[in-house]
Amino acid sequence: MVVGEREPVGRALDVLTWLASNPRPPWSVRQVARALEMSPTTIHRIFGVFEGRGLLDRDGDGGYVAGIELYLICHSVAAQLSPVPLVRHHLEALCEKCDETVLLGAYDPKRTRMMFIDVVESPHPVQYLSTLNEWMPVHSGATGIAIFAFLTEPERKAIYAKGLEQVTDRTLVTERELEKAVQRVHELGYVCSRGQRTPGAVGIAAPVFDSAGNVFGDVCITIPEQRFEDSMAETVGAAVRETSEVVTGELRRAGYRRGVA
Amino acid sequence: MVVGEREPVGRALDVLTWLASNPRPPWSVRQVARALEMSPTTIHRIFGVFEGRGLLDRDGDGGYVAGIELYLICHSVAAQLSPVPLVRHHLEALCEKCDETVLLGAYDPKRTRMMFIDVVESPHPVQYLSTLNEWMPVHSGATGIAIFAFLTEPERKAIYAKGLEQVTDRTLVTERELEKAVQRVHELGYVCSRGQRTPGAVGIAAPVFDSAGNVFGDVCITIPEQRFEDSMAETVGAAVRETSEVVTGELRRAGYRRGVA
DNA sequence: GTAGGCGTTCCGTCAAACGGAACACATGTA
DNA sequence: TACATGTGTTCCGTTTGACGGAACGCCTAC
Repeated sequence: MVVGEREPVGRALDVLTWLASNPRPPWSVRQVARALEMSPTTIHRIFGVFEGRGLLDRDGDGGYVAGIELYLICHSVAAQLSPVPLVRHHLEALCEKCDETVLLGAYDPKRTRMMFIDVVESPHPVQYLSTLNEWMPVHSGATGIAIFAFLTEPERKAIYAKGLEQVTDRTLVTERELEKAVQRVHELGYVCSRGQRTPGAVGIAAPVFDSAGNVFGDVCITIPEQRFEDSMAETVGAAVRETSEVVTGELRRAGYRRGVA
Repeated sequence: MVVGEREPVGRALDVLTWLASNPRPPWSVRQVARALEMSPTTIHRIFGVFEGRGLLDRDGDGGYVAGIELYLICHSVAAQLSPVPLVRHHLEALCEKCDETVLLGAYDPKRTRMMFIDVVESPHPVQYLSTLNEWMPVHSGATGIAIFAFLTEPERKAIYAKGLEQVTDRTLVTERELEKAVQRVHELGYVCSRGQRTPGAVGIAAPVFDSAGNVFGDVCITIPEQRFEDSMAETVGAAVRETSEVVTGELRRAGYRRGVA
């Protein structure tokens, strides 16, 4: 299908997507217009439709805020489609076993980024992981590399081409280093890294695949460096890998599929 | 704003909304077209755009299924906007206190329906409540009436005008009976009913309001009739009401607002 | 062979999406 | 006070692509 210049539905979806990933209401017409390189008139029109359907609401100062309909639609979809309730008890079991915080990562082939969609916090007095539900690069840290390593080569090349963001001073930012790490993941079945995404945190992660065999995301454990010793890597890694395989099985049973890039 | 015949964005949103509340993929072009009284051509075009953005995906047999982007957008929004994490621990506390299943109901003024968006199951071996995340009438059972009673009179009249569905043989289906129940809720601050929505289940519920003072939903407890005695109504009712007030306070603190009808 | 289901394509019509310009109002600044 | 810049909004002429009916090609069922 040839996409032309004018595509109201597509544009409206872009706005919706932007709202979803920039959740700091109130939103302003011209702010969105600038961000998406559209005319304020266009955004105003789209906002008007959204408001009419209850997706957006006004905050009294003329600003636009999320309407209840936006929430309810998204809640329905997320509740029906989310793998989280499907796999949560496996994450909890892993947390109990290792006594450390467990995360579930999900990869978006379109954005070529990942985010954590669920956490099971350990009882330790750890810092709350504020990166939940935020898009992050997929090349940084064990939590990213466990996914990155199972992308196709063209996908990885595309990410290299886009440039590798230096998240911390330990982040691997050259193709050479990353490809070496990728190879190691394939050998071990899990990854372990120190401070590549969060300074002071050790990450151990293993990939999760959907029912079509594409990498869906990963199961991760993060451990503060003070509590971590090298000797733990192997046993924890094995446990993470085991859980990731169980989760993969769970997704397969449920017929879970990742979108095609 | 005058809405005309042709409104691509609005129609696309209608489709999206329909997909969200009819989550039994794969979806077919003509099925949606019939349900929304649009031409298959139109749905096909909209599906094309959705597919292009990754909101929809194909299942190999030509059918359309949810794409990862649909899930990710909705997950982001739901995670940012959901009152559930905000209030869950209060529901858990109520569950612990009463030792029965606690539900959080949310009302949609546009659909004039409600749904349960969260449950805390009691440890009792109860039947799983399959009505989670499904739209239900707001006039049936304590779980509905606690909300219904705090709608404006025009809103209630509109619901009467639409006709009152007989969910069970005990459901109140006349304006007279319902208005009497409404009055009682206003006096007591909570409602108690038997089998008006689910045969064999007693429901006790109290309203929750958003920061603008509109009714957002309710806090509910359901108890199997075998375990229920009339003497419990008052103490459980008070506990439910107390929790609902705490939850209201929580929404107010967070600036939670319901859309205007 | 016929009937009905499906997703899809073609096409002429015309409603409405589009962006630039201007408006009304609220700021902060000189 | 006058000006500059911000906001949401309205107006308008141009033109594009949304629209639905009809038809196509493919399936399964009878």
